[in-house]
Amino acid sequence: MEVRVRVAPSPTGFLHVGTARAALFNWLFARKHGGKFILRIEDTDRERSKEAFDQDIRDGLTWLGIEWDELYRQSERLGVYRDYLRKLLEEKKAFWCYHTKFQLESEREAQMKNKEAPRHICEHKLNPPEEKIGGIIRLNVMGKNRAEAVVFEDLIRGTVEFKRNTLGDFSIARDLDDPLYNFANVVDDHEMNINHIIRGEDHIPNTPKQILIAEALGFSIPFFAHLPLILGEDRSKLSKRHGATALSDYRQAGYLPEALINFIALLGWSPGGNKEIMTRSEMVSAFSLEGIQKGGAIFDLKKLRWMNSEYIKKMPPQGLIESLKPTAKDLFNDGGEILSKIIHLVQERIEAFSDLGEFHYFFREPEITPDLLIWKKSDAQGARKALTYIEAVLEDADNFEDEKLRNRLDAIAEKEFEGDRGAVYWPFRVALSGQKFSPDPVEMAVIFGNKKTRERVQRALTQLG
RNA sequence: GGUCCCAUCGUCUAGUCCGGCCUAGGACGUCAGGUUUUCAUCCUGGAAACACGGGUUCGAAUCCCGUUGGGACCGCCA
Repeated sequence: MEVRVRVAPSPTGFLHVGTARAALFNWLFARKHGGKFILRIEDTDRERSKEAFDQDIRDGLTWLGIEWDELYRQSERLGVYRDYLRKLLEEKKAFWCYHTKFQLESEREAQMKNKEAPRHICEHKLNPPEEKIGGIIRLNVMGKNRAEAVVFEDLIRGTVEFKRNTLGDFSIARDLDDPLYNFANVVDDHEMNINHIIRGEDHIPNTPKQILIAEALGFSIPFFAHLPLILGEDRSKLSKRHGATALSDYRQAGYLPEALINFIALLGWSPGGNKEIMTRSEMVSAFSLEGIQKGGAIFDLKKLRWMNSEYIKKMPPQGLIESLKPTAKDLFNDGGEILSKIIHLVQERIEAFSDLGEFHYFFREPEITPDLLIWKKSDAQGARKALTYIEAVLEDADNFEDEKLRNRLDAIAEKEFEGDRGAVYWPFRVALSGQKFSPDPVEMAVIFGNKKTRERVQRALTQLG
């Protein structure tokens, strides 16, 4: 049997990291077993579905390197659902219900108040009303001779059992040409020969309904595997109030697809050993449904950042520069000259491209807080003295070379500051960067060039007063 | 409220299926120390968990039951 799996997002929002992970697991499973991975856009909700989201979903998956083998849109398949709907109606396995929304709502409220399961058992399947206004199609679930429970084997959780009488005669379509999620979903999974349904745990309650639909239609039941949810800090399902949930947000903030995919894969899955940094193909060969966790996993941004930094460190510098372009266009105003000089510094210091802002002093004059120029073991007098000596060294352009400069500075420290190099290096560094934390001043000076370095030192001197 | 699902360090997890090798391993984070002019990197070390209670057993993180806790879903959304 050829493995066929799918991810079925609805284009009613940007690609969610949860959806991306579900896609990844399906893709991994398909690749592992030499099967097919299908992308099915579930756009039956005409009101809320938007082309822009459809696009965003495809872009996001492509960016992550999750390539689909087949693509479908439910809006293009309405005829298929209509035929199956007719069949069900003819066989009396489905029926029209004419209760109003208002009636259904008050029924539900009453049931919850009475501590009953909220569901609708409809008498219209036997006695249709005189006046047929509106109406939707429901599955005839609650007829007699129905077994007590709907049971399925979940590949991750084992046997899951639902009480049938809590399901009610649930809705499957608004009209012949307007199928609802559960129905369209089941029809498509059958039509597309999907044999393994790997999706989020939030779909567990839908599963018995889908099984009932499949049975009514005479379809075989696929295997199910319900993934644990991705959680926010408070252990509830990851949502916007927890921060960024759209994959595109992470893309924009400058996370690498390799890092993101690696991180997301480890949210609820483990290859079993201590290996964490993995390539796509390593993940494919290690992937197994058995390595999937049952409990939800909190999305830990700190660990993502760490992992991203690991990937950034491994990039070829030229590749990093290229990748940086979309996130920091303004840094390329000079043709990327400065950036290519500092790329090695950037590479070991940033965790995501958005951290690039920390390097602003390479591109424009920094604000200098005079107090910061003062080395902790010294005073304003000492800072002035150090900068004055440094300036003198810089006057002789011959000294302007990494090793030479370092030797001169060390000499100053030796002669004038009792060997305390901090007294020299600290004010120099702050004069160049204006920052409490920044790279080594000599390294920066070499990048700035003699002229700019002198200017900044002089400026710092002025500011010291 | 109803129906389901889940439970190892703060977080992600290994170990659980096939009980002993677990004085519970790794990673992120955190703390301390080293390197360094500072930060970052890098290196070394530390603190940190089997939710609880009963069984079963010579022996339980691992099997069973219960309790507690957390979560998801309950739409003419998907």
